[in-house]
Amino acid sequence: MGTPSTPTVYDVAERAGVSIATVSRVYRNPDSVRATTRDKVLEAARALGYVPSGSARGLASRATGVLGLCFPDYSDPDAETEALAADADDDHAFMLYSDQIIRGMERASRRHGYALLIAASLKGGPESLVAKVAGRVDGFAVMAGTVPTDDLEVISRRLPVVMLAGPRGIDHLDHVEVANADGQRELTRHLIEDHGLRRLAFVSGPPNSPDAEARFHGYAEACRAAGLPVPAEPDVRTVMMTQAEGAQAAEELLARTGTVAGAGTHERPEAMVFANDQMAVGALHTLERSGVRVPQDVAVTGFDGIPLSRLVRPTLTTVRQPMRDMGERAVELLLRRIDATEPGHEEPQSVVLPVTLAYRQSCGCG
Amino acid sequence: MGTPSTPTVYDVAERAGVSIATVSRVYRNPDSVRATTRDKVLEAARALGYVPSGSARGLASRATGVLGLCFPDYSDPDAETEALAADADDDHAFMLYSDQIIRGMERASRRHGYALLIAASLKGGPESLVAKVAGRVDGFAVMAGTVPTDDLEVISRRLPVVMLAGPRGIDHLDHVEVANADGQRELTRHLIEDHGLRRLAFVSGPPNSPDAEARFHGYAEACRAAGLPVPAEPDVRTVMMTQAEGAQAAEELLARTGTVAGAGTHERPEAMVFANDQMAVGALHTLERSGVRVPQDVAVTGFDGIPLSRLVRPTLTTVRQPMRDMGERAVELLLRRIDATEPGHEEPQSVVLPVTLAYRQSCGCG
DNA sequence: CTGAAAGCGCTAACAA
DNA sequence: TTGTTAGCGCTTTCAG
Repeated sequence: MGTPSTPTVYDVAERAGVSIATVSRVYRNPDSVRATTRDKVLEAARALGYVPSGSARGLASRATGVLGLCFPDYSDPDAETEALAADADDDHAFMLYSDQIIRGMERASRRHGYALLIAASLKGGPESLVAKVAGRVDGFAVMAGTVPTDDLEVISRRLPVVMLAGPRGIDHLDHVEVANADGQRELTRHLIEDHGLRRLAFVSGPPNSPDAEARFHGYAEACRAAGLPVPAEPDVRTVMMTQAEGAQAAEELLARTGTVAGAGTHERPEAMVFANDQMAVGALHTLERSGVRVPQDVAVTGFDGIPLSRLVRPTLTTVRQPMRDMGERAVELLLRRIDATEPGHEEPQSVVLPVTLAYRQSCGCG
Repeated sequence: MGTPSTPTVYDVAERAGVSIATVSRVYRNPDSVRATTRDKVLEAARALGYVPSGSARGLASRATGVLGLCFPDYSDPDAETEALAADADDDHAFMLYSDQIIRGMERASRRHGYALLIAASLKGGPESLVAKVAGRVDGFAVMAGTVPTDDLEVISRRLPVVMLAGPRGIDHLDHVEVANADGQRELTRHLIEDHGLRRLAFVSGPPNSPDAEARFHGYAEACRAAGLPVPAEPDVRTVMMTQAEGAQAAEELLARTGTVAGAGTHERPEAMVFANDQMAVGALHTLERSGVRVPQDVAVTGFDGIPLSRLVRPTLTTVRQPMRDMGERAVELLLRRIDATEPGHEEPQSVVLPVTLAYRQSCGCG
């Protein structure tokens, strides 16, 4: 048992009768070594069970060949317990859009020879999970609201970072987002003009969710354009934008009209417009339980285009985000910075991806 | 411009007036440093924009805090072009089970303080993508058929590796799989006994796909148990188990009975049993085009329980795999090895996860 | 085409 | 509690 438990270039070099530099070359640029020599090295490596250390490589070459992605642990807690799917344990339907972004980034990364390091932000932990990722990649993307701005501030000074689906947050960062306002405006227009609805209600998330805010603005714009009263604030705001909250929001909305309990003061809205699909789905449940028909009695719409939106009944009218593309664009932006030999002070790029509308049953189409 | 572009422990140490060891401690074990000192260090780090190098850390501590996952780039090529979804560009439906496994592993990893490095195997590349991953993680999982056995042979000698959803492949590896045979047997029994079908046909994948083989065995067992002729071989075998091939297989099956073209010699099967959902979905298309009704004229079943199986019409009866769980179990197995201070020669573990049946429209249920 | 030598940035004993 | 001193395994000039 003379050899160390984990073989290194030295072991391989010795066994192959060459120098460590040659071993290194064989792995980095095979063609720069004579075939005979190369084979000797490869054979020795094989015999020894040699696997190049990524850490050592990274240290020496100042590049990891890895890109990172920080995303929210967006698994709707409700989904875990609430048995709304036909098959209770079937949670396929709940795969949210972060999966798509992961896929998109993974593919793009791989095409460019990079691997992808992913990490969801743990809700409770005051964790510096970012640091963990940041230290091991050549650049990374963060989905909005995943990383404390302070940390990003520091990190982005040393490493390319791109913001996803959020506000740029820190203004020297590249970022890719979707046309939130455009999509919501068009969807709202559809409700008003094509379906002739006039009493709409908008359910948003917290004020600090830029996506939700942008959507609300699109909504408000459509109202103005149609000559309807322009709301200054969403009718209801939720905190996490989950299904449970969506269900609650719908109840709240019904309560205000006296349909449920309490003395209603307004007429019931003809349409409930939600800032995301999850809430809309929750609302669908509430409405069904309350005997309010969708879309006959009230239209319901979401935003995102998660898989679940097509599985619920009625199917949910929503605005689809090109999440896969977001991942790909993020990688492109990252590589642009990484490849810039110049420490790079190019202008921060901002990519806005177009959305598409999915008119389905919940608004009276489909 | 005195400081280097990328600050290191030295820079931070100098600015904070301490030694590099102290800086290191602050990041690794904050409590081992006096609060005053710690704050000085943190402040200096912040000012400098210091981010610990994961590579250097990994090199020095011989641990990366990262787990890996190699999965097949299983995006069915057909899916990309074939516009079978209502919304052509909506590929939500095609998310396969690797996404679920990724999710499962990510969650479990994070719970244990690890990040996840993912990499799909590029079809064309004779790439040693494994090496890339292997060198940067403390252990990793590979989905069956993703990595050349030779490479695994070498790598697994130096690093914990767990096989997913496949045969162990290399017999000293841990692995987690699902009860393929059990599921297929029960599903087949259902077809025979509950629906009274007697002429069944099984469409499998290549002989070297252990999952497909196990399923075929389950199928054969059910036939034997029911007193039906026991097939020695599947009626049709495909290569990639894609939708296109499934469609083709269905045609083949119909052709043999003269329903399509050619002189049929057998009677048309009453049930087409596919080794996975993708093929079954492809078959559904063929049958529809051929005017063969499902399930009235012929029952169709799949295996896997991918999201798409619930979206097609008729909905597909299938066997659902607990993919999320697989990811979690994989992580557990990995950590067991990693934490084993003993270089570990414990017996290779083999976890078999139970499957559940989803009786839907394509077999006459639902 | 190959070798020698100097780090890359951090952790880990061991001292103090 | 904090500092000193060696490496960790590989890439990289620079020679030969």
